[in-house]
Amino acid sequence: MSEHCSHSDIASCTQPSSKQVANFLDQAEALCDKRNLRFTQLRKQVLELVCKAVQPVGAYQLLDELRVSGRSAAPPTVYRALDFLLEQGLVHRLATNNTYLACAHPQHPHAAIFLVCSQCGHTQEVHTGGVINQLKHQAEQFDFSIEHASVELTGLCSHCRNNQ
Amino acid sequence: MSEHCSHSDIASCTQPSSKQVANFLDQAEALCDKRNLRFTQLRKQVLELVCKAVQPVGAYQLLDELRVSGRSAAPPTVYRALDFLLEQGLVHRLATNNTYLACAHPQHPHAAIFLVCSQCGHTQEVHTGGVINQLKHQAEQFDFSIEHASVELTGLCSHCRNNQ
DNA sequence: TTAGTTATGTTATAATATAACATTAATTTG
DNA sequence: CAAATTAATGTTATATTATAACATAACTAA
Repeated sequence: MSEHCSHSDIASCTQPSSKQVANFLDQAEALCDKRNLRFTQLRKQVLELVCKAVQPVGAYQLLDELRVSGRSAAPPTVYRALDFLLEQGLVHRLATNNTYLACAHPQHPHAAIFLVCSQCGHTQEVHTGGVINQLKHQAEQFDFSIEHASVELTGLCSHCRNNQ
Repeated sequence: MSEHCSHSDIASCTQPSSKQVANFLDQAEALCDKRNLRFTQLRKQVLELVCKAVQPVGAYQLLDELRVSGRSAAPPTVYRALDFLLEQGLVHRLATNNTYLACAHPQHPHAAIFLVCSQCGHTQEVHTGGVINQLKHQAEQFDFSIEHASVELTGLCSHCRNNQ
């Protein structure tokens, strides 16, 4: 999850403070209220874990953390919560490494691209209308209607590149 | 795999004839020769199976087909062959559905985007300099060096959209 | 031809995800 | 409010995808 972003081409890049996490959870709750959906304790707990993570996390890592927190949990516990959060646009799933991360912009639906560092795992969500529009344009040329765009760039982040 | 493409924005879209498959395998062999790599029977067989498939195929489906053909095979058999073919740019892996498909342009290294039909599974490889260049540009803004781009658009293909 | 390297065989297991059904909790409706 | 309904979670089992580790075989180069 991110500090903030205004319009475009700005990435999530900082480890959120506990205040930011709380704020994000409030946003999520408000969003669920507005949609008449239940922001249950489990869903909140999973979202909080995803938010607090420095990097995208795997489902089984979340499962372990849920268990540590004392909750009875099995794989469906976490996958169902993640499915809900994905549907509501509160988290994203990275297909290239089977991890989940909090969405930087849960307010409005959007497509994003992800820069995934292959060395340290750090991942940035970048919002860029340009790329997405070009992808739409390409799809249109083939009379293809996009339901979901997965755009994940794997490589070296600035930090890892410079520290060789 | 595809019939052919010349420059850009052209997709692989036809089920290859046996002649096209043979031609593709010849190309692959030539490419391996040039690189001083072994185009072994196993690698050839796996590539042939991937080529002949109407749609991207899963590793365990390939495994079944290898076994049907009489070869002794276990998961590492097919994964090792796929890893080789991926490294040589002869096949692509789709992260969103864990499948493999023959590359439409094995001659030259390239990035591609994929249009994956969520209904019929039909998948087109589209080569488009524009999108890739924009992605590079975005990455540069974050001082991020791309090693691999995974761009997969899931949605309805023309055919499925029209046949409701 | 033999030493070294690369590829494959083989067994076991790790990692990710879902099916199916029971139970509990929330919501609606009579 | 109570019963009926729906939604969410618990629980067990299993499917799917992928890799580790070590043995054997096949090539390659000296």
